[in-house]
Amino acid sequence: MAKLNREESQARTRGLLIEAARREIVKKGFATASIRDIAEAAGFSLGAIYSNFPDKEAILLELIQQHQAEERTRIEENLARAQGDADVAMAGIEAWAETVNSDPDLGVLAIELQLHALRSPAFAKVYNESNRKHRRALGTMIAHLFELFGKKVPGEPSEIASGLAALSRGLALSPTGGDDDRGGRIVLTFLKALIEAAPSVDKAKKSRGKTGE
Amino acid sequence: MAKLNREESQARTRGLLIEAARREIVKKGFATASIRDIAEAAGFSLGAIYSNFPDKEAILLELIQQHQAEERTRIEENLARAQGDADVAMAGIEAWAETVNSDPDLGVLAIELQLHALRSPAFAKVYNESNRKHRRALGTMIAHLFELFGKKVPGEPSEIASGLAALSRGLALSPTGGDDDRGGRIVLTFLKALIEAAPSVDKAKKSRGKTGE
Amino acid sequence: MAKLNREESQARTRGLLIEAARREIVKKGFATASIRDIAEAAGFSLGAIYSNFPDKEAILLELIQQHQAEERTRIEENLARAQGDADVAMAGIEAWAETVNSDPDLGVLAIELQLHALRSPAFAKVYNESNRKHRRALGTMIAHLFELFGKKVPGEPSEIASGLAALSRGLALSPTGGDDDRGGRIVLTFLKALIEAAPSVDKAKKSRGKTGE
Amino acid sequence: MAKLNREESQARTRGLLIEAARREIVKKGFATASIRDIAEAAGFSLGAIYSNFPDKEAILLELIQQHQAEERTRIEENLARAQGDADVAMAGIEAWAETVNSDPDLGVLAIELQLHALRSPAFAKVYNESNRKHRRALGTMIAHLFELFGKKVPGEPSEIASGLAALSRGLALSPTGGDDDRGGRIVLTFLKALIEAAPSVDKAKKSRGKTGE
DNA sequence: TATGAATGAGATTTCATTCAT
DNA sequence: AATGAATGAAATCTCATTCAT
Repeated sequence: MAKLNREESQARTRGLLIEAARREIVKKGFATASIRDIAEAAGFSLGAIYSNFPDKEAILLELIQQHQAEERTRIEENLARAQGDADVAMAGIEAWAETVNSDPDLGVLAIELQLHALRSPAFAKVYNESNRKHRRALGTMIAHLFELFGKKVPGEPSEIASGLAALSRGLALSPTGGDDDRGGRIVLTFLKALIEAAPSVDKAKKSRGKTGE
Repeated sequence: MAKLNREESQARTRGLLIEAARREIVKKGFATASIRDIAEAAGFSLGAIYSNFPDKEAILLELIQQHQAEERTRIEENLARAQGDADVAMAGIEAWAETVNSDPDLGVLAIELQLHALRSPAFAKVYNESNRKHRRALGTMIAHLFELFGKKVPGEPSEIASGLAALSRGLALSPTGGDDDRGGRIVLTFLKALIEAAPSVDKAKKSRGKTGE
Repeated sequence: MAKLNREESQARTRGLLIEAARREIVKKGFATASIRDIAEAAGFSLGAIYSNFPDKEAILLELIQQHQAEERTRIEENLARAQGDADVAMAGIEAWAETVNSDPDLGVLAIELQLHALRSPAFAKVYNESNRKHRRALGTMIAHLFELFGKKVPGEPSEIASGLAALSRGLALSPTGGDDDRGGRIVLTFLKALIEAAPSVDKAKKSRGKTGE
Repeated sequence: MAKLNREESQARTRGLLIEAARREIVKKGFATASIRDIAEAAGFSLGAIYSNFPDKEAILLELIQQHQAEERTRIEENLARAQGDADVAMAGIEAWAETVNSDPDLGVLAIELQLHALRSPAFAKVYNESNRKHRRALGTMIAHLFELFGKKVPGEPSEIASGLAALSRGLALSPTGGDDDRGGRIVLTFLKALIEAAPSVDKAKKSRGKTGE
């Protein structure tokens, strides 16, 4: 590895610490993951944490930003891929659903973050702000998907998105009973039912809306 | 209050302690809810806990049993009410969905229990056993509902049930943004879509089953 | 067992409790032996202790009385047996030494009692009083033994007795390394050396002492 | 005080803590000496213990090592001094006997250690190992002493050594009744008797061994 | 007399945090 | 920037003791 200058070296340390924090928090929960264990899991000693973060909660704050940025990236990749073609779009969603399920740690982390937000106002402020954006992005993806199928979203797109996100989080906690793909399968079953059951878009109306006639 | 004999008095103490534990755990999380706070919230001293439970985790074990017994009761009430009539059945489900949402604490508690099960093998053993029964009961309810609508359950009923439970749990964590019924509404939207999108039951088969010809 | 009247029944309970206390204290030490464990080892519940003793230390007080009474009995039996004949006397001592060693619990108990006496003035008062009698009895035995061998006790008989008692107590703690009789052997080696090395009694002096001329 | 670097500073802390532990354990017994009291007696806060030892028993382990190292040193000093001259050797033993007695705390500590070894297998393992060495060293001293007096050790030297050690330990517990030197006096009386009563070494054999004729 | 629920002080231990190096 | 010794608050759990039954 090339020699790092001071700034790069510090960024690297931060990154390692955050990664270790993620692992420890998923494994033990925020309250039970100790600062010392996090530091040691990252290959540092206790003090490294306090050279990089003011306190324990600050690690969690950094963790959300990173976590939600990643989720948004995943969503946007699928949005980008699903242009113009319903089948491709559905394939993208399927890929996303599998992703969600393939790393249950992500779901557990999301839940740890949400639980902590319920209990720490300071944390909730940052968390909710970040979450709003997240839901909006998901809502856009959902709206787009329904549109490709020529269907009307039943209710607010962001509500449907919230539902799908809640569903996949809720499933992350369930014991899978050896069936690792169950979660993804359930998410898809639900999503497909939502699309199928949704009313078709009134063509005239739609084209009017689109063409402005 | 009528005078209690010793056994009744102890049962009352246990009940109060468990109730307090439920409140404290929802408020602070299992790791952060302290034994002392639980005891004091119940109006007892710390030691009372240890006269009634061998350790902290034992309170949680008792809590599941109670929690899941209550959930089962709620489900069975709705099952019982919904005999033969799809509209009544759906009304029952709506009532259930509202219940689920009206007490978000239940959802948070369910999540605390599940998280703890991920981390404590001893707890997981009891929890998963109890959970299996729970999912089976939910599955029966789901199967019944689809049958009333003359539809075929898409996949395993217990999987659909798991999905609905996961959904309502996941939603319990989301900040509602002042819209308290959103959770129930989303659950219903999903459920109705599942029913509507499900394929109809083959009539001949169904009537044969029903009439026994 | 014949039916006991109230007084006998109580005495029986006390006896069982004290016996259980002895076992528990030897096993765990006075500080670590819990009142509840003692009661349960005796087949009673916690409250039985407090119906029979004012507090924990009171059990220990009762234990000394019993313990030292037993030791004195053992000594006196050997004194009685060893009349007039040096060989018989030595055989008695040998028997005693074996006894001492065959039940190392007695030594451990004696040490627990002595340690507690160092730390609890209230206990020390009773203990030391009882101990004085004990040493006097041992001293008499020693004096008698030397006399039978026509030897003069080197120093105070009660000091020699203290030494032998201390020796056997100290040995009770040592790990025997599978050689269970080592303790008794060592005590005898020491005692025989003391007798052999002691100066013979000046006959004239002795008879003068006896006849009071 | 000279400024200490980190390593020295920690070594100093450890030393102070162990010293305080020794005092507290002698005063109150291992079970009753609290970690907090030990820390405070050393002038530190409770947590300092846990920066230096994994748990309470670890302090005791450190204490043995130190305690037995000191005892060995004392023994070896006396061995070294007593070269070739019986009177000097006996004076050395007398000095040692006085030492043993002059600090009854050492005896009490030795007993606390032995009692704990009876009850904690983990501790026993370390303790017994250390003890074996100790007895061997004492045995060598005893053998040397008898040799200087031209006497044959009655039995195994290490057994005689065990006896003398047990004797002085047992005496450390006895109330002295204001006579502080009694213990040392008794130990000497016993030792001298052992030497005097021991059979002389066969001269021919001995001189042959010595002169090689 | 005996029971055992409840008390509450106190024990060991963990851990976020501080700070000298 | 990183270390890790030390702090001290707080947590879980134990246990002698009290007291209503």
